Amino acid sequence: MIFSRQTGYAIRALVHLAQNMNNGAVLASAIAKTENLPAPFLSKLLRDLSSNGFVNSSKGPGGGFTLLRKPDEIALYDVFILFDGLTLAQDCILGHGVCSDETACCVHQLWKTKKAEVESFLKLTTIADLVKMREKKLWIPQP
Amino acid sequence: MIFSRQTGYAIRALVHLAQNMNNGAVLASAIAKTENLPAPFLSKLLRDLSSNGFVNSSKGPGGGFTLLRKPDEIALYDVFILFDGLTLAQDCILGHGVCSDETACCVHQLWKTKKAEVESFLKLTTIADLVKMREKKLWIPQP
DNA sequence: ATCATTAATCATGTTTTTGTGACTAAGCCA
DNA sequence: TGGCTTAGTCACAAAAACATGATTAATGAT
Repeated sequence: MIFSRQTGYAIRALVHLAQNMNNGAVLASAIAKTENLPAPFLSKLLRDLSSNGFVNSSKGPGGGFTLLRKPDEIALYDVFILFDGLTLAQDCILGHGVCSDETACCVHQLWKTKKAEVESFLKLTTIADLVKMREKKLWIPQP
Repeated sequence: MIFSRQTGYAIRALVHLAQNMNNGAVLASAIAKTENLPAPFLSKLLRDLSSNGFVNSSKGPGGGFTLLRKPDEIALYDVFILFDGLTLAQDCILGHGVCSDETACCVHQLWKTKKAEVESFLKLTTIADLVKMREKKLWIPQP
């Protein structure tokens, strides 16, 4: 898969927060419940999102998480980099360590163009785009 | 990453076999050594490649592995499917189970076009292409 | 027939990723 | 202050992926 599960879960949490921006802080437990994510694992992801300036957290009654950055200024790529690092950019697709124009495996030259397109897609697609998709009901939840 | 390590290793083994098609059977240990792959793990991959008609194996002195299919008729996609199954095609990129036009997450519609391009790349690129890259020295081995 | 050579099998170990639960610290409100 | 609510932290458990080693079975050469 392109993303690790962490990245996928974090993106879903951010979309949820973006959809509830005007309702005050959202509980971690509420995100876990409605997005169907493992609560304690999500908790760790939210902490990472918090310490990296994506969300704000506040304790106590009325507390919870709120989005710090604007949804259209959070690219999927940002979240991807935060949780998965530069794997897509640097790791050899054939499991041969790091691949670049300097040390390349035999697919590197062929793959790098397509890879750049994928990266570009992830950089251009934002949380706001996903919120729009949800609002347009252009998605069908799993049974 | 796109591929699991299994897939990457298997592709490297196939490229190696393709490069040595006219020198008789190649030992698993020789592939492991020159491709720098963990030998017992490679052994399992070769068995899978063998039971799926990619390579032939023969025991005893003079034995080893030979390519059964022509290099230009082995797409990277074939190897990918063998070891990783339909993960790219079916798995939800956000870790939400299976995604299709019937049950889609909020990125599905946006992602599926790019995904199709990646799949198409993997279907069009063959072991023969990688051999060509090696022959043209269009690769630089890791230090 | 025996021996060296080679793949196949099996059981096990290690690491990474994912997931859980108990506890701690902080903030709000009465 | 005291108690409730909430995130943060920590230690650990489970699962998957990755890797190793020892043993067995098959084959060809002598």
